[in-house]
Amino acid sequence: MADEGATSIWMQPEEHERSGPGRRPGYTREQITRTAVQIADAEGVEAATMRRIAGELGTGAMSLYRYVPRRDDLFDLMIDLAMSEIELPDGPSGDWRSDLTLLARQIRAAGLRHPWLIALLTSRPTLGPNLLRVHEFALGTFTGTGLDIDDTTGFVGMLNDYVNSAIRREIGWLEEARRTGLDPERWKRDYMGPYVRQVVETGAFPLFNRSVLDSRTGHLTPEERFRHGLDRILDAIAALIPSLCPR
Amino acid sequence: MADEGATSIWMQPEEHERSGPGRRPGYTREQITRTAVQIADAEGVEAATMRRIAGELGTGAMSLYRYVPRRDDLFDLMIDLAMSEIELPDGPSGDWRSDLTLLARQIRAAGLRHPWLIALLTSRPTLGPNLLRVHEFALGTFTGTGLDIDDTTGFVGMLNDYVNSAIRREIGWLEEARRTGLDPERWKRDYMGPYVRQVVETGAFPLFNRSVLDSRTGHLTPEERFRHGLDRILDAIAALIPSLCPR
DNA sequence: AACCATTCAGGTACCATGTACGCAAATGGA
DNA sequence: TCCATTTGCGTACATGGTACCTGAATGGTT
Repeated sequence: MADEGATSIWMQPEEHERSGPGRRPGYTREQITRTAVQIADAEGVEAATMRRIAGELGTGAMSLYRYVPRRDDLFDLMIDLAMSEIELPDGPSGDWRSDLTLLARQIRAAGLRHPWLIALLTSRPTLGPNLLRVHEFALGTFTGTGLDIDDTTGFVGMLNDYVNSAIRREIGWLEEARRTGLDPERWKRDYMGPYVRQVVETGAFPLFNRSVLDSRTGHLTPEERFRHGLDRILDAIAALIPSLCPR
Repeated sequence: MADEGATSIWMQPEEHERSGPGRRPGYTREQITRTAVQIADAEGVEAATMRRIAGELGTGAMSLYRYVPRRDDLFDLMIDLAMSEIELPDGPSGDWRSDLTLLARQIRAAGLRHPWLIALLTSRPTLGPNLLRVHEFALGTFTGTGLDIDDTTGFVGMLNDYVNSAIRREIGWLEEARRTGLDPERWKRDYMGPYVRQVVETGAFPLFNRSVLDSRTGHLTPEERFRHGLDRILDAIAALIPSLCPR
């Protein structure tokens, strides 16, 4: 091969059904990726080391390098595998609001199933086939609204930003607790809790205090909170679509 | 000390001017943090290892642990130091739109000066004093608009999400190029470029293609692009403030 | 059937990292 | 002068990615 790994993993597809001499591969990229995802789901990405993945498959760490050039590329594959679980209709229904709501809930579900997903997704610029598929669906929901492509990508970006940060908020503390080894209850009570309480009691940041103490949405379930924020974003988008809100 | 590091770094302030026996500290938390920031600015966070920071200070790696409990805490300190550079007026001016514009530009400037900032900030839930200061200012810009605290935090979140993801977009490729060791030109041409071109030529994602090929904003400078997106977010917020846009 | 170029499996090894531990040096009060 | 206390930091260990190399498996060719 001429390309010495100095190219995107998506340019180096796995070759199935080779004909010719040589030992037959005993594993698959997908099998390796799936194993990595399982470990990361259960114990966090940092547990999905090459040795650990290989061990789970009953082989040695170096064997994985026959299928994946570098560990970072495995991250791209994991992201794409998680995105492949997002089920969407064949095409937009014509009602962008309900389509985007469906999409947002699917992404949230995937983000909760795979608590590492959003962190990886936002930490590296990757464009796997399934991310492209989802992105294309999102762009397509605005067909017929008269928006040009720049406004369309802008709105999709707004939605995406909201979904990502909402998911991050929802799992942020839990993940941090797991990473430090404390159980979530202890972490909230012993680690972050006392500090927040101290800040609140100082009274130096009155509006922050109100956002902690006087929040109405704080009593909602995570899903309700997500839906509420999502509706606000969709309201914002609706307000900016000229064909809907003449100004 | 009773607390065995199982508490936030902000709860363990550095003690200056101790009286009593014992050798005097030769370094400072701030000095160490500043060194770490310099290294990270120039060569990326992954270069700011304990050994490297210590080496830069002319000492041994383990000396740092007299000042910082864990490496992760050093990240929190770095974030806060970067946020401390954000200069804001003493209080909101009463014009939320211009205040938030000022704030967004300051954050963008800090994010470009410290390309690791946004990645760290969004990868861990941290609440350093300077982050609180900036957040409080943002919340305060809406005083007088009649918004309740939940709507206020929602809007500040929207702005924050935009600023973060815009900065990430702006430096994403550059950082990735640096991390892989290629210079930016080569990376865009040899690594990501060919793949995007291949995707475009396949024609499987027509709207994605238009977003790549037919973009008007693609010809703007990064700063103009940032401003344009920012104005759209502020438009969206304005459209949702009841006292401004009766519905 | 024998041979061989080709491909995979995976052990060993190297280097870098965070950090626990322990001891020597420095310090100021008694 | 002595000593409890605190800092400086070398040593050591566990864990990580991954380069390199040897041996085993495989299917076409002779």
